[in-house]
Amino acid sequence: MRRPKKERQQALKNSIRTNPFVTDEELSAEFDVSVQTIRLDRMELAIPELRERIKHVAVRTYEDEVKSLPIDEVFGEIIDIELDERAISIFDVKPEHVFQRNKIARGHHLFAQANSLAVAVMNDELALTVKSELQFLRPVTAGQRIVAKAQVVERNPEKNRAYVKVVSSVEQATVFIGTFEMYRMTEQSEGEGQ
Amino acid sequence: MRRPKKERQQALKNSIRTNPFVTDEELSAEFDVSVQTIRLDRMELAIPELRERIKHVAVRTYEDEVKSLPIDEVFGEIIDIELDERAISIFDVKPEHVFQRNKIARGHHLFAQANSLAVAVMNDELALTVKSELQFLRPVTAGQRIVAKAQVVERNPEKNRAYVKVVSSVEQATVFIGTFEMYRMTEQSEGEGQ
DNA sequence: CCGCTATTAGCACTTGGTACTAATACGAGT
DNA sequence: ACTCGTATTAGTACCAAGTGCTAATAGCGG
Repeated sequence: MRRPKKERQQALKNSIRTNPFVTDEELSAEFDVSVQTIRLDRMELAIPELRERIKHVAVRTYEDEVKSLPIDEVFGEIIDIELDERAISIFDVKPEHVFQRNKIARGHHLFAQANSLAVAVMNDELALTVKSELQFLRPVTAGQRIVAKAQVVERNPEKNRAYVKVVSSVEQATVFIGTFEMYRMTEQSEGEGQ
Repeated sequence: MRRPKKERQQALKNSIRTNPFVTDEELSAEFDVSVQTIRLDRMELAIPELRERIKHVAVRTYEDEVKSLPIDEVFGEIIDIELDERAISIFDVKPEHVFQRNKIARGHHLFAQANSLAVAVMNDELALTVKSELQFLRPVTAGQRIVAKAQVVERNPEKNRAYVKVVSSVEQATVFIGTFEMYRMTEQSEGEGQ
């Protein structure tokens, strides 16, 4: 025995975790045992074969991508919208949105939800944010659901400007308030969906 | 011919792009041609086989993950920092950061870079943003590099507050200005790196 | 009807395995 | 020394999803 079985299996687990793209043959060379031994080890440890491992990685990231594509276009999910008037979106704070140390959501996620909502509520092919004032009233932590409500408070068609106020809350408590001065690129092109 | 070759090959490309996990056999059923035809098509279009496709996706995401872990903690790359004084970060605007329609960077990315930099420049284990005022002066497009400079303009240790001004520019032209009122959670714990 | 492209079929071979059987090695216990 | 039991190795058949190659056939244009 080159080294005890248990030890080898631990090292094997490790090796595969750090590089899922390794074949049984390569592992057999690495640990100086036969390919069959590697396969028995994998079975005992319930580690799937190379192709399955790769596939899992691929599927995971693929799904992530597919998910992030439409969601990221409007940060948070819009659940109600009345163009040029108001809109509501929800955003579930997940572990990846918070600071590792204290689990508090990073400010830019709250901003992103609010700003995207402000853009969405503008009935325009393309609206840009010009100015903005933000207040972060209460920290939000992972697991909480932020409800953002946007309201168009003023319009100034001559100057192609509109003002949107967004109030975000978690369970009735206001956590964030933002006001956005928006610039609309087109004059008043109605019915331009999407 | 069920439908002209060119048309089928276009559809094939599309089909594989939207679902890289499809086998030749499944494609053969989808387009009602033989497996061999699918293979000839793939060769002409230089589309690799299923396993290679999956592997590419996996490798890509695998590398992304490894890369993104440390980078994502601070949005944009910090190239210079003097704690409690000032900091500079750069952020390369890529296609995924812009609106599809006009290629203009979404506001929350500019905010994220600036806000993260404001957090980073605070010499504190954990700083939170309390208030913020933003001006988006010029649109930024994909391919441009944003340089953000943060400056701590005022400190108020009694109230655990500090004020940070961030100016972002693209090739000397100012594109964004943000002021951040930050709350420091710890009193004055020195030497607490990272 | 000829020629040409497109399509289909078939076979050998490749990778990286699974599933299973059989042989062998080694070490501990008696 | 013999035996039991685990560990390891070898070998075979088989699978999926291909590549690479040759050959046959279909369909159409001129």
